[in-house]
Amino acid sequence: MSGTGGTPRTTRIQALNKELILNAALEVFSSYGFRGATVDQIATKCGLSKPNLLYYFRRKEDIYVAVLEHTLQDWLDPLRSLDPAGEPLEEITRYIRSKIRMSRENPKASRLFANEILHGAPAITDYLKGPLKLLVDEKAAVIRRWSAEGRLRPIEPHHLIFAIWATTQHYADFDVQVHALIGTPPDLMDTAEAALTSLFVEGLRPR
Amino acid sequence: MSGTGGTPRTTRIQALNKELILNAALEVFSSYGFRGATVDQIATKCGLSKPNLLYYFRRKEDIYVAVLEHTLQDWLDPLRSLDPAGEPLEEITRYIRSKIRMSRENPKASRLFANEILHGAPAITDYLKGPLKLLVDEKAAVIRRWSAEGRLRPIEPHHLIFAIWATTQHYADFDVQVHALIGTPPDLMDTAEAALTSLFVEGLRPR
DNA sequence: TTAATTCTTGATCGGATGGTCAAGTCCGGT
DNA sequence: ACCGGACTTGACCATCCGATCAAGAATTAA
Repeated sequence: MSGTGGTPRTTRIQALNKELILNAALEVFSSYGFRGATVDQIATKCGLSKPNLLYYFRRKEDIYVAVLEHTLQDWLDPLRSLDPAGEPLEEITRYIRSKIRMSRENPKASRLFANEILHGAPAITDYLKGPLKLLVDEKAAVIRRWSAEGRLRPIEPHHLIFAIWATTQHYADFDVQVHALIGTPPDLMDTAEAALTSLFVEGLRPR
Repeated sequence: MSGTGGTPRTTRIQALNKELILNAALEVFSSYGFRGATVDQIATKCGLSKPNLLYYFRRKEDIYVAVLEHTLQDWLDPLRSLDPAGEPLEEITRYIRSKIRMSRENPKASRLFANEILHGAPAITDYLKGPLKLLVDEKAAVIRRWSAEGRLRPIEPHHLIFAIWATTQHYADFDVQVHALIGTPPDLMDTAEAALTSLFVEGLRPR
């Protein structure tokens, strides 16, 4: 019995195929954007037929939203783990390192968000103004306290957070430009990490 | 006579309408990207008919490329004016200021490029690997010399340039997110400028 | 095995959109 | 005024693409 309450059971095949679809969708959407991507592309990439995709997700937009939400979860973990009880400069260094690592390991997720926000974030405005703002304001307060205690050079915390986001995600979002300008040295991201951490640490170290 | 050499004369109406089209196209392409924009949207925005647009630009892509090139010209002026003979920290401060001003005054141009590069820069790879790389390498050499002379904390110049681009353009490209997180205070960009200049100057000032 | 349910897809529809064309209107030079 | 070229556009075409549906295949529960 599939539940008198009407709860649709999740079958083995469902879980498998939804996973397949979301993986393929991340690749396609991150490369071409929502409008630029086609359901057929995603279907081909994961070896399913187009009508089959639309059996699991009724509309193209549903796939897109699902990918966004699926990816949003871990995207903010690094910021969440910024420890108010830690040493300010160490915490910020650690934060930059994890953001750089995410840019290297999951550039597609970065580009997916970049594209979404660039186009006005129609699918995630609620998220931006809700959970994200809450988290950011909370961490901004921590940074502000560090500054007040003289453990960090005074800086407007939100702008510091923006600066860290911008610089680290730049290597994922604009990697075509980066590679056009400095090629593809094997230690590119290590050099980037070193440059950014030193820049921020020295820029933030109290006199 | 319109020239025996076949040189097509540019009439008054041509100049006027091409200008109209390019202005409308910048708005539309920067909002929706190449795929997302429609010729009809551009036509409506500038009060011309769709076939009329395609009389001046044969294909949609021609409009897009024309807008890109038209905008690329002034986009790099600030970097060009980085003066090797100037005081390093002053020059970099001035550069950040002009980049911030461009983000405020012409965010559409910034978003147009961001979108283009995000999607692999199919229309401007030659430009990136050619003229842009030349300019950037030249200025990187200047920065490297400043560091060697002890007038700047040692830093990998290309990554410094990336960091300045990323942080300043962030306010144009991701302004939806910025406003979702800190609202729209009238002095937003002034505060941003202050935060960024202090961060970079202190991060780069030699010990 | 059997029957119900879930899964899969070829065929197709309908709207959107880039691009064409023929027929007309406007403008500038003489 | 007149003429040739520049400009403008309504109607149209071809294609792409999201979405639907009916019919059949596979899976599961009994």
